[in-house]
Amino acid sequence: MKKLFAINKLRELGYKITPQREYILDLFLKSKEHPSAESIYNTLKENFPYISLSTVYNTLNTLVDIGLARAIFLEDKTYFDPNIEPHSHFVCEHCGKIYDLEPVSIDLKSLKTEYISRIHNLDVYIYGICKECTYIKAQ
Amino acid sequence: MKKLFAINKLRELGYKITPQREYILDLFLKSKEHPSAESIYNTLKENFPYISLSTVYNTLNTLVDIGLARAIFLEDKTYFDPNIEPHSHFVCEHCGKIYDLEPVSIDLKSLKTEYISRIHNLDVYIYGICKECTYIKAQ
DNA sequence: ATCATTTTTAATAATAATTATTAATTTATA
DNA sequence: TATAAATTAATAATTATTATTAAAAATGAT
Repeated sequence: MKKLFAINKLRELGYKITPQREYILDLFLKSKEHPSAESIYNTLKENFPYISLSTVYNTLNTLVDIGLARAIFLEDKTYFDPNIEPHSHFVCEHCGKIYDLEPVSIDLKSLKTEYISRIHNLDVYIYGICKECTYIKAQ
Repeated sequence: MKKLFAINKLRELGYKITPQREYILDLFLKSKEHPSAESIYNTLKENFPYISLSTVYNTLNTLVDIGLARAIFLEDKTYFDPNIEPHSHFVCEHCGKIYDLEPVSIDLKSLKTEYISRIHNLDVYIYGICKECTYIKAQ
């Protein structure tokens, strides 16, 4: 997802474009490692020491609300994903790293619809050990 | 999963069988609605007013650790599932209820294994609106 | 460019879920 | 029954996240 697209969508919905939001967007949109609010905050603080953690939460939550980001809820905390294309995640139980995977194809029509009226979304998490951790352990 | 099986496994692993653990097991194992630690605590308190929330957390976490229960991490908190057979979950975005679904069949072999060394587990969450909420809204 | 309106920010307090601590009690076993 | 080890209840501590609010900044109209 591109920054300009996000900026336009925000503006279009009445959000104001502040420097803080741009800093956060810049960092978030180019991240590959599914950052938490705090990790974005810590990185940004190096260059913008007055940025506030609330502002980071506020911006990330807004992006999720308007469909420009995804929240990943794991055991310990919330991670954010700027990739809104359908895809699933692999979580390494050793190092905690979250990897993007191809979308897992699921036949939603085969689901028992006894309880379901409408489907909006789908999350697939696969847990295991990543190759990196296997190699390290093998040493 | 049956209580005796759980008791045996606990004992076999060196855990002691306390009345509190039995109360929690009794309530948890017959629950269908994926309770949180707090909801189990609140229910138990009616009959066992001296039970402690810590004890409930302790027991539920132990059950998860030894593979007799599953934790479901949603936005707000952790829910527990005594059903350890493979299955997926439908979460109603309106009422928050969690429904059990048949296991979604996923071809794990088709996964890009660039990052994956071993797979231990799989969580599938489907989000949407349940029939109950649709009916209520329609009134 | 300035003004008026609305939103956002930073700082911090508050909340909520969960875990840690610990003295007293209980379980399991010899 | 005595002993060692684990568990309990109570509560403090921790951690992630949200709420509050006065001051500052962004937008849009004049």
